[in-house]
Amino acid sequence: MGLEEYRRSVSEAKRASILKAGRSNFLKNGYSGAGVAEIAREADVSTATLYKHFSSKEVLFAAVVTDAYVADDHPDTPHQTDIEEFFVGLIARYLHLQYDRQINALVRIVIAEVPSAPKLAHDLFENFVGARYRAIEHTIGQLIAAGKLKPHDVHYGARFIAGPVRDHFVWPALFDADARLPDDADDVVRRVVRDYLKLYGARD
Amino acid sequence: MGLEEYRRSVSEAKRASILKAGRSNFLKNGYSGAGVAEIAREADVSTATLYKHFSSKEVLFAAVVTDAYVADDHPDTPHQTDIEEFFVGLIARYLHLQYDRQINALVRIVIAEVPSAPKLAHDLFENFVGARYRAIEHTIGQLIAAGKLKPHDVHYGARFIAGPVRDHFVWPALFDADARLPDDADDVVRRVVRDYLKLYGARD
Amino acid sequence: MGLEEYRRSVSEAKRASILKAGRSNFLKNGYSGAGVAEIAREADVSTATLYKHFSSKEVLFAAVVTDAYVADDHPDTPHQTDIEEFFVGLIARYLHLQYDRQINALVRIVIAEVPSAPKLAHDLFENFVGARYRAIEHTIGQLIAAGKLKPHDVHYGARFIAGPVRDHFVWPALFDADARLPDDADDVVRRVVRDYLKLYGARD
Amino acid sequence: MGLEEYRRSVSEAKRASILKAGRSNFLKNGYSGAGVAEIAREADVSTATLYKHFSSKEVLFAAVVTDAYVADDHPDTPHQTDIEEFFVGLIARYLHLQYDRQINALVRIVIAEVPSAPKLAHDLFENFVGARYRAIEHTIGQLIAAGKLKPHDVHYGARFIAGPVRDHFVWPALFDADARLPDDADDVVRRVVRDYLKLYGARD
DNA sequence: CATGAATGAGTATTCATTCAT
DNA sequence: AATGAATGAATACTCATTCAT
Repeated sequence: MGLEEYRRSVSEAKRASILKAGRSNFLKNGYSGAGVAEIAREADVSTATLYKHFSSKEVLFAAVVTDAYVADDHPDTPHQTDIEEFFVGLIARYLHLQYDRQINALVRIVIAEVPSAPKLAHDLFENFVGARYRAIEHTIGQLIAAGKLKPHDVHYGARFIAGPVRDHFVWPALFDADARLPDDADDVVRRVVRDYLKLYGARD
Repeated sequence: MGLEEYRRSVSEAKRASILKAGRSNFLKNGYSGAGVAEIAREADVSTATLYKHFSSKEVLFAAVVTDAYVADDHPDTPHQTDIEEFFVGLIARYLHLQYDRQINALVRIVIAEVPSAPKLAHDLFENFVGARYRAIEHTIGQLIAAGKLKPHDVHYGARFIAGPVRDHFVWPALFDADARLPDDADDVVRRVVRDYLKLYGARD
Repeated sequence: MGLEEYRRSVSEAKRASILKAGRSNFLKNGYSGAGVAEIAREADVSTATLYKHFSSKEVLFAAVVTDAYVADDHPDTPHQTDIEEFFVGLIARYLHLQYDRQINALVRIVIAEVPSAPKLAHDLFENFVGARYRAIEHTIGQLIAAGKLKPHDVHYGARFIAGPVRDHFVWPALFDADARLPDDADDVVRRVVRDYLKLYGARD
Repeated sequence: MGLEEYRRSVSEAKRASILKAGRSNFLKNGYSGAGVAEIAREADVSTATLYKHFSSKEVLFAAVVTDAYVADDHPDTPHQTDIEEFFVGLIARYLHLQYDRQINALVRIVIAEVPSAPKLAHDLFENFVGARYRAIEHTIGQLIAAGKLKPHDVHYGARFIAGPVRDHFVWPALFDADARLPDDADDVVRRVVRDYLKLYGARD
């Protein structure tokens, strides 16, 4: 038991180390630019060990991407009484995560691999981008049911909020590796949410 | 003279042929997936000739991209009296062009090359994506000046219209090479425009 | 003592298990195709244990080969009165053993390793193939002494009988892992023996 | 034309050089032991050039084998009046070629690769080993038709002659890389042929 | 000016063997 | 004595680019 546990802890440490090195290398060099040997060296691990943990470069990259998104999606629906605050908080949180975790850069790489690894891109979109949409849609649905929003198509509503924000802050960042989140980002988010609520808020 | 001219015309024909083959190959395989030898073969030209015209793969790719958006649209702002129809027409035209000319695929590749060719991406964004924003902003500005829209930040306004549309139809297409424009696209565009006009239209 | 004995019996069981797994794996995949890790897994043993028993892949292979022919046949020369029946029985028995025990596959692998393990091949030929020749030669010698065969070189005689049979049924099987012994094999053997006896039988 | 011809001659020289280096390397190291890079170096050629000529290691090996057998099969059926001389000449020629061209060593390698490259072995057996059988069978058929041999199954006849010879001189050589053709080889061939003719020769 | 054969550097992946527990 | 995670060396194949005709 002691032996097994020891082994597992070592193994997991190596796995984490590989993930970290992989992330940094993919971000720096892109998918095809990254080298498995270099990642292994940076992770202080032999290539064979790397392959024990991740059966191919593609699998490693998918793990890096997943790892970046994961633990990200407990928007834990804080039951805030004020709808505006709630939406602003939700969207702003996504936005800051997007920058803090360099998800734009990862998304860039995934997009680059669409022709050669369509499944990876599809899965990313489904599981991560899609998860965020679904969270927003779910919330909208609940608010409609609670009578706090006018009835409307949640699919449309989610994109009506997220679209302008993405156009402001994500879309340009896809074309510029050095893009930084502007200081007024939260203000813009608030403005979008207010406009949305003017149209779809329930009262008067 | 005649001889020289003949030579030049032949040379330009080859250049055009290479560009065309390059475009199709880059679109199909992505940047790193595309092969110079294959492009040369498709263009019915030797690799050496290709290199006479374009000094490297990267230069060729930049030329392909430039060529694609240089030849692009002058949406020539048709002066329509009805504002809704006008906006719907403008946005929908952009949207259809985006799909018809495989601009999503092109954008995908440019995004992929952001780390290695930042200037190219920057230029594309400025000259191409930016041109469209500017066209919308210009129109909004004129309509505000004409009293047909409430005064508001044109930069914000343009993204408020374009964002939801892009979220619906462009964003998913970046992750899926086989994405097709849904039949209801124009309806969604109209709905977005109407929502925008409800908020920013000049009076009831 | 009891403990030591128990340990030894476990150890020998593992050794046997490794040998069995090794044989099956070498037969299926050839020498370089076989994998030590896979053999260990099939034997339900760790690689380290395997290496405790056999210090290298080559040593393991040699053990597999030796084990295969050590356990081999004692064709126990049944004293049959009829010479034709006797020869047919002897040769046919060898032939069926060759197929039943997958000796062709084993021979294939040994032949493959001639450049890297010449001694192994030499020993196999001496002890295994040679043993069969010697059995035939010995029999011929006895029959000549008994006046039942014309005097002739036993070395030549043995190859005169065995050669055609091998050409029919062994030679092709070396080039085809899926070769099966044809139904008419025994008929061919009998025909060869009859032809041999026509030439070298003692008279009428 | 001059240019094309020049290129072709250079190209063919390189091809021949690769084949030669390949042959020597395969003979020395076996199939999996041989290294493409090393072969290229020995041939004074880049690996890419090697791959231009032979699209894979397997293809190169097949070419080496083919090259060894080829030009070997114009047994040009010398219409010799004496049947014994004719058969002895035919069989002895094959036998000497087998040794002179180190075909035994090549055959060893092919046999080694049966599990991993069954098609190669099958083709070798069909096209080369088979070709020799067919040549003998064809001859026997003609001699039967001409009344010079008793009617009998040519398939059986060919193996009845070839088998003992192979058992004497080829079979042992498969297990011993240093095997040399004994001086009395031709005598043994003659003896086998005579025995065959005693049984299947036409007259009296 | 055009050719296409030649280059050689670069890379993902495998596997026999060892070693800390 | 047994484990199995870790090793690192080794290798087939590709591709942007150049150069002799």
